[in-house]
Amino acid sequence: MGVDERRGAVLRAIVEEHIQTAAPVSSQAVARASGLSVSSATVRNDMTALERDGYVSQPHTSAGRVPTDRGYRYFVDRFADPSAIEGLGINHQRAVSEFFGGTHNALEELLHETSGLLARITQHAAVVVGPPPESARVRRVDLVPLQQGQVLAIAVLSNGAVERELLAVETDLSIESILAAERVLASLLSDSTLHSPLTPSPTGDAAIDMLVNAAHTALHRRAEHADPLYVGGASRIAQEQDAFSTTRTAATLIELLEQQVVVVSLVRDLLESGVTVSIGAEHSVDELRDCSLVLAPYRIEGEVAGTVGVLGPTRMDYQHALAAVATVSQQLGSLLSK
Amino acid sequence: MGVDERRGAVLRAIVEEHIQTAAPVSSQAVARASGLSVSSATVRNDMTALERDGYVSQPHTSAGRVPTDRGYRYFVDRFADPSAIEGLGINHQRAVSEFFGGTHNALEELLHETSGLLARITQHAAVVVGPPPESARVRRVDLVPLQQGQVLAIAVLSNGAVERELLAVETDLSIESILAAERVLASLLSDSTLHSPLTPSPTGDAAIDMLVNAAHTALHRRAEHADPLYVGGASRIAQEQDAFSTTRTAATLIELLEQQVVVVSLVRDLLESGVTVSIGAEHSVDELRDCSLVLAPYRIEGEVAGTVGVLGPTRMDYQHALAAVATVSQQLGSLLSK
DNA sequence: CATTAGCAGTCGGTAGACTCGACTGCTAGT
DNA sequence: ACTAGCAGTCGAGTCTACCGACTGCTAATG
Repeated sequence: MGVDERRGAVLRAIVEEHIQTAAPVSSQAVARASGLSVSSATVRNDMTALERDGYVSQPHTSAGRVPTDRGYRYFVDRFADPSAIEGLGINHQRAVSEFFGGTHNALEELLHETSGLLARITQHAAVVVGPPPESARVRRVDLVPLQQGQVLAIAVLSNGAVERELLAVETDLSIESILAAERVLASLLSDSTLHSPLTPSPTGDAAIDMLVNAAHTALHRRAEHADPLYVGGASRIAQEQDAFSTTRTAATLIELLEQQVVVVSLVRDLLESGVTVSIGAEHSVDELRDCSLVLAPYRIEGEVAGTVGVLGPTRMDYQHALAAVATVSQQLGSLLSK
Repeated sequence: MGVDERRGAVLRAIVEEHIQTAAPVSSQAVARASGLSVSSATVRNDMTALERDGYVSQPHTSAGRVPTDRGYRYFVDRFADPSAIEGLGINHQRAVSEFFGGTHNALEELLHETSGLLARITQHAAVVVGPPPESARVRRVDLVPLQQGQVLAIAVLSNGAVERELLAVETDLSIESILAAERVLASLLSDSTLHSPLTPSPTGDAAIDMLVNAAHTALHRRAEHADPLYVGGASRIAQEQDAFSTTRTAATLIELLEQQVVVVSLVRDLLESGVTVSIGAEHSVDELRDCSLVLAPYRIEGEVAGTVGVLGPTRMDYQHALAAVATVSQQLGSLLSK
């Protein structure tokens, strides 16, 4: 076995040990656990080399080594990726099958529960990004008058999502006008996406045209505004406090998940550049510096529709997380495709 | 001033001081801050009496006093309740007015944002319990076929809420049957509540009757299943960690809020017995032993429709929280009534 | 040249002793 | 009934010493 090869094995042992123990890893521990039959002194030599190259670091002079972001990166690229699927225990596999085998409600609820499932099996916070509204076609448009001056515009999409916007209208608007506008919208939007740039043709009745326009732009705006994010197991972050540098960080993280927007755009950016594992400071969001993100897109009818992901401390079980997001995304996709 | 009266003032000073400083309050501090012109020795005598009666306690022998749950209770009943409304600063009042003056979306989104508002002004986690589905009348029923064998049943309620259930149906069900079923449901449910026990009269067509029944029971079940809960500012709990006994508690709390069901039923129970402030172990939920809950129901058209509330450590600014929930609930109610 | 054994050195963490000061409880005096 | 003042208690901070878990280095070995 060459030197480079052994150093890889040493790094691997350090990462695996550190993931288990959360403590700096000593040369002895590596010599014992790595399966290599070398002495701790040899390991020490390799460790200094690994430290020189930036894969590990020492919290203080006489302590063991801790993997750096770069160390985790090497570990993930070299050791974790290929065997992702079988990294899931039989119990977790069964949990996933049972979950997707059971009955479910409309899209939003399914995605929310999926995030809960992923959080449960990984023991970390989990996120699910729903399919963007423009990926589905409009199946139904409703304009429901609620009370004087208020009309609720509803669009039901082919994937089961329901988009809503509340419109303020003239108080003297007649029921007939609303029904007429509803018919115009229905024929305009049916089987197209909310996103597509259609311009309604005027009917001649100003009140109706106004309502059609208002409803159309409101729904259109909402469609491009935001992909929906579902968060599960945010409480795990509070449990993992000690993994983060400051006490403040955990609270900030939960807040970030509450606000959704940062996380959604980060997830999108990462996946667009083909990244499925983002470790520590690799991405640009400062608040997530101590976190890793493990992602997997899911496909509906072969098209990438959304993403499932796990958010945990950099010291996380990547093998397991990769396996979890892989199986969940695969199963979610095939459930939504059928 | 009588002795009893002074003891009340001493307790009040202890609570107010402790809310500010989070530290045990000394007799000197009380003598200085209470406005009473008595010596610290007199205060000490009162303190021992208060301790004997269970209003305050000492963390250790030579420390100051900390209010007990009972102490907070007395404080709230005696000093905080009446002047609730003006306890809100001008800035917060303006924030509330601006929020409710602005434009809003459909009910669910409004309630969610309201919980965010309340969390922002109180700096604690906030909850909003939505109006129960049975309080609103059905305005529209849709049966939208999504794909082979799937129909999405949608009920739009008069308060702007939208209830959805996904139904599995025979794959050879015709569009015409679905439309027919939709008509039956519409005439059956229109202007009644989802909750009311109606039995659909058979049409003679078995397929249609089946679908009508399935949709009706599914929507009915959902209506009685759960009042919706909206949580805002859960991250504040993570910040307040030191206020809770164990590190675990904060995580447990957030999880409880995620799961909703315990909190919803607790809030309902409390309000039914007329409680608006629940302090520490007064209620029966063990996980919330270190927390207080400040609630205010909001009314739509004079009817109690739901609740807004603040969840924080027992050491919280009750005055301010009471003012916040009072104004927010009042404004929310009037917005929803108009 | 790679590997190893062994030794010296570094540093964090813990335990004990000590001091400081913030309290209280009590008692005697007004 | 209230107050002043004193004695006593205990937590928190500081300092020391020490242990043990590491590493880095060096010299010896295959």
